[in-house]
Amino acid sequence: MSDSVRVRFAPSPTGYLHIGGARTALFNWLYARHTGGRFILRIEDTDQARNTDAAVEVILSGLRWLGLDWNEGPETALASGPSRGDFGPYFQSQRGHRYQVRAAELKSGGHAYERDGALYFRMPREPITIPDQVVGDVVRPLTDREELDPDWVLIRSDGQPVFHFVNVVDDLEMGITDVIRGEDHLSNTAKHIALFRAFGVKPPRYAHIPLILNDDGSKMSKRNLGASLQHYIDNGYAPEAVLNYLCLLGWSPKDGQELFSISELVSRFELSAINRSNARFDLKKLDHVHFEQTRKMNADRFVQLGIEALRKGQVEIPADATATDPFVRAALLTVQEKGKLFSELPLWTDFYFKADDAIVCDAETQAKALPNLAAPILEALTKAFDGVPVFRSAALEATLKGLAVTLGVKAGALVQPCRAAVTGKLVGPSLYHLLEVLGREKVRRRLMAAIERVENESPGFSRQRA
RNA sequence: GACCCUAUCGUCCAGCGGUUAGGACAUCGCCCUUUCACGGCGGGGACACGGGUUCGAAUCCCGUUAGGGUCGCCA
Repeated sequence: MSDSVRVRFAPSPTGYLHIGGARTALFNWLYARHTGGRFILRIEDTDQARNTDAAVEVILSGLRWLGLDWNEGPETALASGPSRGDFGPYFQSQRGHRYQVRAAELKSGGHAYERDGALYFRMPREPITIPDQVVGDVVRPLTDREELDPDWVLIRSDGQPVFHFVNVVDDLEMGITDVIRGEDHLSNTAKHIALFRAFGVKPPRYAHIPLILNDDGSKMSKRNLGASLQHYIDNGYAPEAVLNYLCLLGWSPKDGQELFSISELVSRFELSAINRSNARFDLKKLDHVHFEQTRKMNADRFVQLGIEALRKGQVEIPADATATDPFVRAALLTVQEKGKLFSELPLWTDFYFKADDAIVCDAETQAKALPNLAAPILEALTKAFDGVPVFRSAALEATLKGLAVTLGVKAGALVQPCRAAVTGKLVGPSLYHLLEVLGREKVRRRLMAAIERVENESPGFSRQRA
């Protein structure tokens, strides 16, 4: 335990997981996995007012979504619930006794004293050097206001301990070896180091990582859409994409590689390669990483995430459909190469799961792809498809293109009417592949229905024109 | 007000005394193309500013400016 790495992520349950917090958790997790150490989750719920089980659940589920598993910490959102690890409790609200013991220790050692009903820490007056693995040695003298009264509160007059105190006590008692956290804590680290010394122990190693800013360079606050991890979950990003992108913000393997699998990240991640400057969050780049990660994802994984997305999007797939369901699987795999957000999948694949008579076009689609004169084209196409012996994409493509040549039109003149007829949309997966998945019968029924609709739009007209 | 951190294309990174300053995303043009995309080719685009040090600075030092952070009986 003495030399193996122990890191922790210690969020306060505020009701949401900040994207910067998620990255802090990620860096801690990567460092633990990279070094073969342990990743500990500790809930800093000392502020009774804001703490709720639901707020803790947001953190647990967010970390699980990202795939960041913890070796020690809570099993459930309940503060008094089960946990794993020998250094608990892992909720600060359950550690009141430890803080009292430690406060008494400081008091008897002459490091703390009472004033106005609160317990104060006797802060050293000299500058404190903070050795940091990211920014190097930082000398932190007292500020002008601190000069006036350098001591600070450990325990409030109402008996509640403050953050700086509980944070240090817990890090100390949980055997934390490396504190990896946001740079916003850098200045305050002097207080923490002073406390560790007062307890007579060596402080942990520190690594303060740069902050994530909005795309305009301003501070990312709860107000900003996109500051919450939930935003990316809700918008259909793949967890591996968010993970990958977050790493790119402030860390680089130096060789230009940008796309990583999680195991690659674990093996290549180095604290020493973390940048010193803040980074702006670039949604376009995240989109790109999602695109790449989604396309190279293995089929099972893609189908699994796809099914969840369809259910969430109210697409009526069989209730018992699993990732091995041949039709669901084949349908979803026609869109994997598109690299769309999972939240867009319902729009791109719902036609697979609709009844044939539920395929209808909106006015724009109708006008663009199914004008009156489309009826004869669709009729010819239906007939040509009837002659295809095996209803597979390659044969369908050859058939359609052959017909285009016969009719003296570009393939696109057949493709779009066909697409609109069988999917009701102007965009979607590769036509030939979606036809194959849909199958001969469904395609035929939908083509016939479309022909009928087109003709009914203006009876007698389309045939005359043809 | 004080203190701390930071500063390369619009954005994210590479560069760590000698480079035509490189890559990715974004953007623009062309090609390919069944939609949306992908892909291919090409273009524009940066060392914040001022002083030093040095034969020679994006790289080292100082200052200025700018951005961020901290100085709570918030976390």
